[in-house]
Amino acid sequence: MHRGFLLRIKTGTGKKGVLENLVLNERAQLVLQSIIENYIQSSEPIGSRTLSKSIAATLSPATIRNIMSDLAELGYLIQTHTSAGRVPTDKAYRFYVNSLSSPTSVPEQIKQKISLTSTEQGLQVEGILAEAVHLLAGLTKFACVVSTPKASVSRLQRIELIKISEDRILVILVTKAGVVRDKIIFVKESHSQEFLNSVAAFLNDEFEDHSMQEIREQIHQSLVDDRNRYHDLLAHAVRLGKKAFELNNPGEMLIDGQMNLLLDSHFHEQSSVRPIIDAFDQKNAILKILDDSMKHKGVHIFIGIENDSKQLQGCSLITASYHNKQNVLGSIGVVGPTSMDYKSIISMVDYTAKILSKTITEQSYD
Amino acid sequence: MHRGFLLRIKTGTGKKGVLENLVLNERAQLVLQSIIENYIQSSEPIGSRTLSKSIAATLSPATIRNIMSDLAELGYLIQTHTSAGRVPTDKAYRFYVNSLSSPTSVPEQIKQKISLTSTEQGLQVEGILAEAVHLLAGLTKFACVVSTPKASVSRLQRIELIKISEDRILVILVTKAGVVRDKIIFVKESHSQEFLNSVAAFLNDEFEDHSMQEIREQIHQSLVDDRNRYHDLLAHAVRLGKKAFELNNPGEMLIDGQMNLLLDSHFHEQSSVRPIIDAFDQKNAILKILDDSMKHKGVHIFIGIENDSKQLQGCSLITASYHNKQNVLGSIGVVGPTSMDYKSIISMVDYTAKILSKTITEQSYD
DNA sequence: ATTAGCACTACCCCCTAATGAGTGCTAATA
DNA sequence: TATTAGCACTCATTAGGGGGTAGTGCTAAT
Repeated sequence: MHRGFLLRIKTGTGKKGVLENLVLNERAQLVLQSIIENYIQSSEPIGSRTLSKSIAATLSPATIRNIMSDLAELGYLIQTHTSAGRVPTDKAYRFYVNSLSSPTSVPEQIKQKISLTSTEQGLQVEGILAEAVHLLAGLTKFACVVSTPKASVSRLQRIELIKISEDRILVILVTKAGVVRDKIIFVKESHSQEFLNSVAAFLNDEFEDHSMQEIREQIHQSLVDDRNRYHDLLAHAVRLGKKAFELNNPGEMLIDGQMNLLLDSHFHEQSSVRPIIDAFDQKNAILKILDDSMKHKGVHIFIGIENDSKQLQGCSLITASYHNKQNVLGSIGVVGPTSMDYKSIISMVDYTAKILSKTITEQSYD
Repeated sequence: MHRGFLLRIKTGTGKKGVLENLVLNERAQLVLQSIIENYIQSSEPIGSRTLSKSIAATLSPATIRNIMSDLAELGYLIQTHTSAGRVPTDKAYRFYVNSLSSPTSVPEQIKQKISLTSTEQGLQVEGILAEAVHLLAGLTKFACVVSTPKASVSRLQRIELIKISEDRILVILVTKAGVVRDKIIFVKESHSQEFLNSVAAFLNDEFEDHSMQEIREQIHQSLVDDRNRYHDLLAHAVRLGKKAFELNNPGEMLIDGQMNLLLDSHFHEQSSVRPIIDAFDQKNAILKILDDSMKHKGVHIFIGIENDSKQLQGCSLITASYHNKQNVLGSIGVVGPTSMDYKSIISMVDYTAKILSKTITEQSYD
């Protein structure tokens, strides 16, 4: 037992001896960091002898063994079997990203690859997102996801109503963020296209630059409070608008590079990828993470066991939100093994999100 | 050598003795069919003894060996090594789908699962396609693709021009088939929204119900022939229209269930799936197949080596086109191992394409 | 506090032998 | 003459046994 040596009391705390307040000393940190980085590269258990060679500081295998033993007892390392090397736990990765790994900047040659050209082809936000997520998947060699802009926060640029048949109207919503949404609404009474044009004109006048959320609320209020005061046009405008602005998309996401996961060496057996694939299929668990990550700026890291969803406890997610001038719109992220190269992935996600934000901001409509 | 017995001259042909005119006798066909169906199920080489047990007709292993030997010589079977069972070749599968397998109808309980509900949620064609391809992937447990409607064949329902900034205009094209496409065009001179409205009105009047192809041609001609005769509005309409109707989407496709391939037992090694994954990534080889399959009605089958693309020679594709009242719009298909269960997959693709056509026809705009 | 030394463990690799499913050929059979 | 039983042979797969290796924990020496 080397705990007295291995650990020291957290500076600045009066209390002592309580386990949570203990902190690894520098040498232990160095060993842990070295194990993690070796394991990230090789994805094979790390032994004391191997480490003794690769590590900069000259420590004998025996010393390293002592340190490793303590690290294992503290829950940072586990052994797959008695005479095997050691493997970092999720707790170790968490410690690594919090304390050990200094943020690296994206190398210049990779930065050059992260550029979004789809605006030049006249593509809208969805096209840009698709390009971004494809790019990130190619660079990280993992699966990548991006959530499409939340309809509720985006502000109206324009609404169009197009008569399709006697009982169907095609609604096209264009938001300031550059998202075009279309849906069909069903109506009981038939309207002429001219009439729909005036309704659309009214809605445009009334609601341009308002957020969808606001519009929904205002329309709802109008309907309740002033039902009888509106003349015919307004009454219909409200009625149609109510349908048109109903929250229709439950939040979508684009996925790319799923296959990378199955081909990745870090997932030794296929069975470990299975639940992740299912999570992609069901979408909701991942969408929830992306949504949560919109709440705060910067990069978010979810390591294995930390994930609420059981299916995702075998992998890690790195996410970052993207935004335009006004609003946070959605999140982009990487899904990979817990033993991913956090340093570089984090910086790539961060950088990609920034470029994405920049691109979207530039082509926003205000 | 039992060829004299095994083969007989194709009935109705005067010529004889030419190998291509030869046809397997019934017993050989039965054996071949049995081998194929066994292999499809087990995906392991089939031996004479195993077959002798499973086959209905009472044939001794020795007899079967003789037949198998001849089938091998004719190129229907191969052995992975000397003392292994035999595996059907692509030629065998081709023979199987052409002659041996009678088309089965989709079982009622599966038919019930093949229903598309996305129109009820007000979704457009793309949404319906996404649902269809997802459904088919779930049922077949293979990868599925569907090509989006070709812009060139679809006819214009409506065009909208929305001013985004001084030099950008958002073009929204709605086709009769129910596809909404949007793109941004860049202009040198600024136009007011009112002006854009009249241009759009003009284009709508002029071109509603014309196919995109026609429209492009007509606009091009106008530009060449009558350049100087148009007054200001028309000149701009033509100029903007030219940009707006430029072929922007190179033909897109939706993919679902890629992961199924990697998890499928028929692909024994990962390496055999790799080229297929790459084909999905590059898209063009698969798109070409989908495009070709639009030319003729009914189900199309591409087995392994028959594929032009090298990458796809390790798999089979089953495709069927879908259509609305007027036009063939695109194709939906399954990508799976050459040893897939052709019978049931074919019928599922066929049925899904029919339902898809029906759904799209119902919600088309004319 | 650190390290060298040692006994021990368990995986991995290679070799071998046994197994078994498969074949082709030949001679017997119906 | 078509079919089948019998037999020798092939070769992938499997199980078992040793040697090597990379790892561990413990103890005694530095």
